Amino acid sequence: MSFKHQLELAVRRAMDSAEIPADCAPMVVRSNRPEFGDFQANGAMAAAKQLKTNPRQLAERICQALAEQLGERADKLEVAGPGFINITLNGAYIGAQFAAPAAATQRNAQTVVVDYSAPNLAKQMHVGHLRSTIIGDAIARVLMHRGDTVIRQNHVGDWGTQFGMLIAELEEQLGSGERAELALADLEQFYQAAKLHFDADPAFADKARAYVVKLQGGDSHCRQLWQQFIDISIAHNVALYRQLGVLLTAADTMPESAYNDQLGDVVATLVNDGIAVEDAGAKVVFIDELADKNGNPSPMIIEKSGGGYLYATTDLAAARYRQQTLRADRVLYFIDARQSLHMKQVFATARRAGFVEPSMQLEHLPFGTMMGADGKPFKTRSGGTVKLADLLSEAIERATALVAEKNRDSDIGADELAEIARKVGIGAVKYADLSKTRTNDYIFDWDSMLSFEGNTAPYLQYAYTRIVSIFRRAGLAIDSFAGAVAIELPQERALALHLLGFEELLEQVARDCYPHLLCNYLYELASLFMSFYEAAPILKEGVTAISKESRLALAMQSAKTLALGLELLGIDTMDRM
RNA sequence: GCGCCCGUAGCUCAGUUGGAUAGAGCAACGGCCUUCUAAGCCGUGGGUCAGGGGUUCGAAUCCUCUCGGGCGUGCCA
Repeated sequence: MSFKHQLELAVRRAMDSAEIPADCAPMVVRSNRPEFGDFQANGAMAAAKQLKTNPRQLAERICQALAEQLGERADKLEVAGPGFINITLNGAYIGAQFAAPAAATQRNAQTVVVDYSAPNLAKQMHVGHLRSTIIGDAIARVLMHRGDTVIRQNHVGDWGTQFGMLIAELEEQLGSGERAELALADLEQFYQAAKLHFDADPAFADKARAYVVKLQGGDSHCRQLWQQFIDISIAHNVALYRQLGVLLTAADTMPESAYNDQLGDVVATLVNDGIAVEDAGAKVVFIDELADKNGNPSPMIIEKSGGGYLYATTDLAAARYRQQTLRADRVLYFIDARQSLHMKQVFATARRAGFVEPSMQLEHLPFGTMMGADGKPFKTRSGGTVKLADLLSEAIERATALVAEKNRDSDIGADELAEIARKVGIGAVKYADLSKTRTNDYIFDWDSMLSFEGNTAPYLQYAYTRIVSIFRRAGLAIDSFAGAVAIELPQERALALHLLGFEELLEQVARDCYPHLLCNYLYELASLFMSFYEAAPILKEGVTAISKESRLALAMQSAKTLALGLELLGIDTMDRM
């Protein structure tokens, strides 16, 4: 049970005493100003509105009952303004929370499918894939930490029309003695070559088109060429995931092609149930829930007039698979905001067709576009897409220069410096993205991101190393340290209260799938620690044994929380930097 | 046309189911290192929350309209 939840229960009991209906929430939040105490309960005013009574008097009644509920746990309770109840907790009570960690809240673990990353295997991964990949990964980590069974699914594109062109090109290059690994060493280059070939040579173009049909018809020669291409492409992606510190492996790949043999059945089922109808030669689902103001239902084509299937068909098959085979309780789709309408269509149709049960949650977690400094989609100077591999290389390069600069006089060896630079560079890229509200577009800017000041990953990593350094200097093992927290200074109180809100925060992140909430929490934690550290000496002369133990305990708790929080974001920490 | 999203300090961004005097970082200015890592800390200045109207004890937040921007909208994914 979270710390705040204990307070909510106490306030709610006090509200019971004041005979306030059970549907009125206690609305306990951290106070935004020191003079308003540690927490404030705002529920009295809403309750008074419902009961048509005086809010101030109602708050007084709750406050009196709350005094009995909290007893010595509160130092001060007062009603302020129109009916705020300000709660100042007893310092010893706050400190005691660290000695006896609250029992974990009983909750039903869910089976959650997390659908993220999903690059197209025809090309190299580019910056457009970054957001889905790292946001999805962070949420997957948070859910796992909270005990859910997480099934990662990388719904890669491996079945589009361009694969005919690509395998025809591969066939030619292999024919001239090239090895597949070498031919495909640079997927972007290979794609360009195939495209040029396709545009310049009509015979090649015809073969490419024929190969699409043969591939999808199961021709073994085409299938074998395709498989070579796919294997190498996935290997490229997995290498990037590893560099990026993302959990996805080849085993998490659940490609579009995996649903190929189910698409006919999906369409047949929808037609038989009268959900899909033929219209202008195509099979279409008309969705009334998504009708516009004039009553025109929203159309979703699931089979082309020529007989081919579309990604809507594949997504429907995937939804059914996740229900019937994976038995998921919840499916999270980390997909670009521009596909919102498509996702709504798929969800509505999947439900109407009974592909998913009403109890299964389908959630589209959209995200905005990464923009350049000019406010337009992030591109290279020449206007091309920025390859993910290049982006990461540049981040490490810039971090290497900075780390070298900062450690001019340090005794840290070259290997360790390189490792620090890698963690700082990759962490900065990931954090810059994760710390922005998921649903908004955001401006990607090297200078602000790699200035490594303010709300950045290096600031958090630095805070962590400072704490580790304290323990190293004190000759204490941080992992096994245990000590009593005794609150004295306001900075200690603020830090302690913030630390006690971690569990609650993770609950919110798991529910809403907004990693920036975790970033904001960690940034505030690091800031509070820094202020605490300035104000509260730990290893210096004249610090009493009780203070020292308490401050070490707070520092240890801060380090643990920072390390865990960063790990859940997929960002590495180090012992020194 | 219709639909979805966005508009908060010079810049980049927070702002909880509606809560008290809207907060950070960067940039600017002023302090703090012979003492636990200065990638840090403390302080100052900076706002018509795009605009109008409404709901109420209370609105950046909810409703409505206007302006401005982005995206989507039947045979790509």
